Amino acid sequence: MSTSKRKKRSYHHGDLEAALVQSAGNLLEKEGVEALSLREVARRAGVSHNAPYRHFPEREGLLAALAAEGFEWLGAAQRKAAEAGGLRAMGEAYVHFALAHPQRFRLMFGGQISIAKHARLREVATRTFAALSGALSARVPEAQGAHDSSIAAWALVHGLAQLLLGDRIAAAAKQSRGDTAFVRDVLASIRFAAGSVQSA
Amino acid sequence: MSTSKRKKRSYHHGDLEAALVQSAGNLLEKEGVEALSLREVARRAGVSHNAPYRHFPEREGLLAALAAEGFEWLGAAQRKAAEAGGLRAMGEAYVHFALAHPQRFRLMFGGQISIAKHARLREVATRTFAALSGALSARVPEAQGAHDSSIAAWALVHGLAQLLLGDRIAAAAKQSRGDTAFVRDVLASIRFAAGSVQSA
DNA sequence: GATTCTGTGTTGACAATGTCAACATTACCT
DNA sequence: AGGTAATGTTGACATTGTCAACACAGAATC
Repeated sequence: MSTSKRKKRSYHHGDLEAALVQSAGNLLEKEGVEALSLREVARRAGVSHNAPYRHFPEREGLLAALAAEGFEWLGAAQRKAAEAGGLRAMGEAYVHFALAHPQRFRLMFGGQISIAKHARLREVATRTFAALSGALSARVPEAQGAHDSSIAAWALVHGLAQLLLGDRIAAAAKQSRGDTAFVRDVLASIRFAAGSVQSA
Repeated sequence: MSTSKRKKRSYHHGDLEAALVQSAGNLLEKEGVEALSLREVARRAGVSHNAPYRHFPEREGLLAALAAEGFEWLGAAQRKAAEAGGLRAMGEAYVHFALAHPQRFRLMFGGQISIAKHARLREVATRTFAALSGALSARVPEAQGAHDSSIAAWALVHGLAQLLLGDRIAAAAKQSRGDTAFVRDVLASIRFAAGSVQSA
């Protein structure tokens, strides 16, 4: 956007990889994954149609980079929420992240990129989930099903995010509550079975 | 497959639309949405590359038909589970459906097809959700937040399905339980906050 | 029964895309 | 300075979605 930073380097863009990921990120949120073509991204970075191949072996590689970035953001958001609030805040932050970056979220969880095949993605995703799961276990009542409860909690927020993204929840259901209030109420309508002591 | 049914109709296949949807369905589960090309589907139906356009105005139309079919299946599964068992059975059936038709499920909820734009899809999806939501509301404890609780229940099973599909739940977490047992336990680890006061 | 009409299927074309191979330019290391 | 690896570029190819023009077959009309 600014003409200042980028000198007119004819060859050797300087930091193409970052530029590509950024352009791609914009395109992703604006047009969706389908419309995200390598060639368009290259165009926007002001570079030839094959330049991206020096940084990503194939289209999926670029998508994987975008997803990895997403998991980092999500991880950061969760960490912040875990400090500030508790379980409740974490759940709300999770849904909020999904609503703030719908296409990114879809990419991260849509299953079109094979996580196993991309080392960095795999690592970042695993780390994020480990942290998430740890934070959950630590906050869920200790009783027998603590582990299952963590997963249930995660599934709950994840599913809620997904349903909201897909517009599957009729406007009527929200009863004129804003998204945040709605999410808070829905999450509050459930308790953990074991100790049935849940607060945060 | 069988040589008996299909006479050698050179022109006018007879029931192309159904044949296309079926071929596409197979391809979908086998290769994923990305790999599902109109031309390949046409090829498998033994028809020219442009024949599908007489039945679907564009690629997304075919995908919409597949999704609609999926919602019908899901609806049927839910209905059966609602009769046989109760809430619990419905949840398990929901997850079971997702695991049995992973690609179909992704297509239905992945957000790549605009539901609003395809009349039939919209109608089928709406009907299915209405039934689902009705069945849920009828079975969830009556308390004030019954409606929110229904949504929470739905989000829970939906999220669990999604996480399982994405292999996001480490094998370790299942602790050698089979999928069905695992799902049962996770769903069982949560209760509705019957008496709780909603903020709405 | 012959003629017309309309729905279905076909052929041919086009632009866009992912990806490969060969080549060009630059940065870096010794 | 010289050589080598990294990074970009050009050109090509097969595949795909989609449009337009045409061909055939079954139904409707006379």
